[in-house]
Amino acid sequence: MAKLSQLPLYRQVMREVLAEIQAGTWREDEALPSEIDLGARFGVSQGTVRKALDELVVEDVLQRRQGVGTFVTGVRDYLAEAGFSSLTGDGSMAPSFELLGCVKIHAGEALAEMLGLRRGATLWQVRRLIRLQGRLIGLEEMLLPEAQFPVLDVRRIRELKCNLRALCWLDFGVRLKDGDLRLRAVGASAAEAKLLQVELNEPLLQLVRLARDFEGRPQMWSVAWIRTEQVAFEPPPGGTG
Amino acid sequence: MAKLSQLPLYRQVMREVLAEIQAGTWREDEALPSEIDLGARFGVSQGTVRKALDELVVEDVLQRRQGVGTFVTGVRDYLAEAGFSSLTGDGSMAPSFELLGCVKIHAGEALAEMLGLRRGATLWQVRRLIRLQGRLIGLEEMLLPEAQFPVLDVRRIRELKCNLRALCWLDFGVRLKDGDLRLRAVGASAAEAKLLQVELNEPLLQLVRLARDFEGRPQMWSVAWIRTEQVAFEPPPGGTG
DNA sequence: CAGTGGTCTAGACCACCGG
DNA sequence: CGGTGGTCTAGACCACTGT
Repeated sequence: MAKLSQLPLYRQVMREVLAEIQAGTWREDEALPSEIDLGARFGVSQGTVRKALDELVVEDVLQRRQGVGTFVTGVRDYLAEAGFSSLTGDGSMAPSFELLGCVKIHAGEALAEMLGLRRGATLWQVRRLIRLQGRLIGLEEMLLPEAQFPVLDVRRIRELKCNLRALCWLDFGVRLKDGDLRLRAVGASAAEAKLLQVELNEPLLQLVRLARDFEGRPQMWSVAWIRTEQVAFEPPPGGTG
Repeated sequence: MAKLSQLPLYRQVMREVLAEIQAGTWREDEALPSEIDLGARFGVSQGTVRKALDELVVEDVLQRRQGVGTFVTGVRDYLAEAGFSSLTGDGSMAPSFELLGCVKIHAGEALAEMLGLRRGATLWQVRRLIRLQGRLIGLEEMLLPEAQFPVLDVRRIRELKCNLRALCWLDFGVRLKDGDLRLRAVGASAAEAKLLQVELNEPLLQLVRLARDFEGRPQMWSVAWIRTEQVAFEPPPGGTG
């Protein structure tokens, strides 16, 4: 591989590998060729391949298993990755989800700007309930441009356990990367209070995220409201994925 | 450097470098010897030194400047590193702090257990106000074992702009590493309401952190309450430091 | 310019895993 | 056992910085 455009070789290898993954050459949880083989294919040494894969491991695109191979990481759900720790006792638990609905809406000015769309663009609004050991603890609303994801099937969403990032990847070939998380404490509005079965103005933890594809284009805006009377929220490590 | 105790060479180099930093061989914002020189000193190659330093850069202990050198990272304040973004307009701002007080208290059962101390152990309780462009937005309470940090001087705390991690490092040689953050939305109690000038039960974002030294011993417990009517909280990248 | 970090190689050996 | 990731070297050259 010749050195192009001032980009280090290992960066180019990264890009190639990412492109192959996006193209579906290696499926989820499937082993890549060995570092030596990849080196031969790209015309670089094992060390250079290794450095490239290192970066992708850090970005949580790949995972290594010593003596076995290097694997494509499954697309994880941000909230499913997060921990919820009970205030009494230290155990950290994983949430489950229940699809509430999936409808088309039109972007207001603020939303359109955040997603880089024109005002009034059609969006998918997907809402899900968040449960912890069966107990209702939260609500999340996700918005995606309909132009990018023309068909969202309720059955399919349920099949993937409400993991929209997996859906974007498996059905549309778009790998999303979470941007920075923004947090607030807010009082429950009437709608939230009803859905979450809490009093009006009950404090709720609000999580706002903007996910982008690997080219940096915004693709999914999401807001979650979490009841934290009984549990604390622990952001997943890394912050991005 | 001979290979000891099954530990990879670069891990041993990491430990040596960390020890030197803790011993004060290289001061904050001071350049380390070059990678080649370090390699000569430890009897390893430049590549191995580099891998060791890579890890310490990831852990935010060191910083590199190409063409200049490798420097010891200043000890940062978790909240000072975090961003606060206004809900109107995207600018992210850094907070400032005001020391409220510094007194000795005695650990209750829960606190003692979390800090690995006996019940009733003496603790320093340090409280500070958090301001954003002068506006009061939060309150933080930090607890440290008095046995580990016998003298906490109010003047000194103010001098370091309420950065207790810097104080622990500079005055006691203890480098703290933040553990996972836990978040909740809570209603303001009477005490918090008064200090933060909000209504009783006003929703506040609660941040709980446990910082440990590099041997993993808990050393600082802290709880912060943030007003998020006007701003959102953005956790600093990495989560640890 | 000299000195630093940043990249890259070819080859070696080790540690681990599965058949 | 063979194949994989994990570590390490000696040496080379590039890219950047400060003087």
